[in-house]
Amino acid sequence: MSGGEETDTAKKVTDAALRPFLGFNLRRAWNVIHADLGATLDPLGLRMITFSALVVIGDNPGLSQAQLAAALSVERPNLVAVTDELTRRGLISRERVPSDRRTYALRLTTAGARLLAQATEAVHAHETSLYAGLTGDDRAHLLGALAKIEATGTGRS
Amino acid sequence: MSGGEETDTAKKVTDAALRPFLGFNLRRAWNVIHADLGATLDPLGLRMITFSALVVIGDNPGLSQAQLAAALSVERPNLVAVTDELTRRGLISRERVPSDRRTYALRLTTAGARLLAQATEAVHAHETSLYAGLTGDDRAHLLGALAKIEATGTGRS
DNA sequence: TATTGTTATACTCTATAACTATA
DNA sequence: TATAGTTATAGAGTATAACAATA
Repeated sequence: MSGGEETDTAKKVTDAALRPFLGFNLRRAWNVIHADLGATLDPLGLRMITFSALVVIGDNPGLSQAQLAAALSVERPNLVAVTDELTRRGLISRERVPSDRRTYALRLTTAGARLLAQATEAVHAHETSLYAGLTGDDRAHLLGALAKIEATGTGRS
Repeated sequence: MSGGEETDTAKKVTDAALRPFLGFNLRRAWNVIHADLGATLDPLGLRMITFSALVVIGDNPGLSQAQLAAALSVERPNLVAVTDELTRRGLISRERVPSDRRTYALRLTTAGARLLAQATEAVHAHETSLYAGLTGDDRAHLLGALAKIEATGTGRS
């Protein structure tokens, strides 16, 4: 027997009641993007967090792990496994800073820069396909709205 | 010493390089909403998954746990703890269905309906504040864009 | 005292395999 | 055989406390 017959109303069970909530729609869209992005990065041996780390290190050569953690909005302990993995794979270098021997200066290696270029191209292609149903105006509106929501949340007490 | 001086470029370390990526902006916005929503529901003893379950059960009285799992897009095993908790707190009832003794019919109790009404009001107030920086058009665009992205992802092979 | 990197730990969310009882 | 609910388990992701080295 197909589902739905046991409900009092005998109508199809849906998530319609949750659709008016922004949070629910955002979670669903995020789940789709997260899954697709994971599948895109997996063949390159990367996860979202390792890809993001490579992007930020590439844009800020010589930064410390604490600075990287702040830029990525993750706690410092959770970055240790990330920098360990990237170092072990020879994608980044960690060099002591003479002026402050507590910190490491992070930089992309040649291999890291090459992999980042590959991954960036793959992610852009992936996002282009997710954008397929949206016009240029839609994209601009979407990014603007997301930024405003993020600012509202982080800006409150 | 303030940060940034150890980088090669001596500029402030930011996530600017990640901003062009839709996925990154969506994750940040989702993190904000998730945290705020969690804080909103916590005083009521609810989490996102238990709140969502109450909403769907309230809209589809008598549905089965499998139907609830499908509507919420979570795997069946992960719903067991949810229905157990809601049952233990007297917020939902689980009654055997005579026509199919494998399934339970889920319904809100009076207490469950009361708590759901409270929670719904709180969540709506919460979302209104997150919407504060957006116009009505912005909101419509945002929900439409999120739905399109979700459809693009779920509709692919 | 404060900060960097680290270890240990824990909690949430989510996914899979396999069991039971029913069908 | 197939399905509903369940158990056990494992993997991410994320958070806090506390430590050693350094400032």
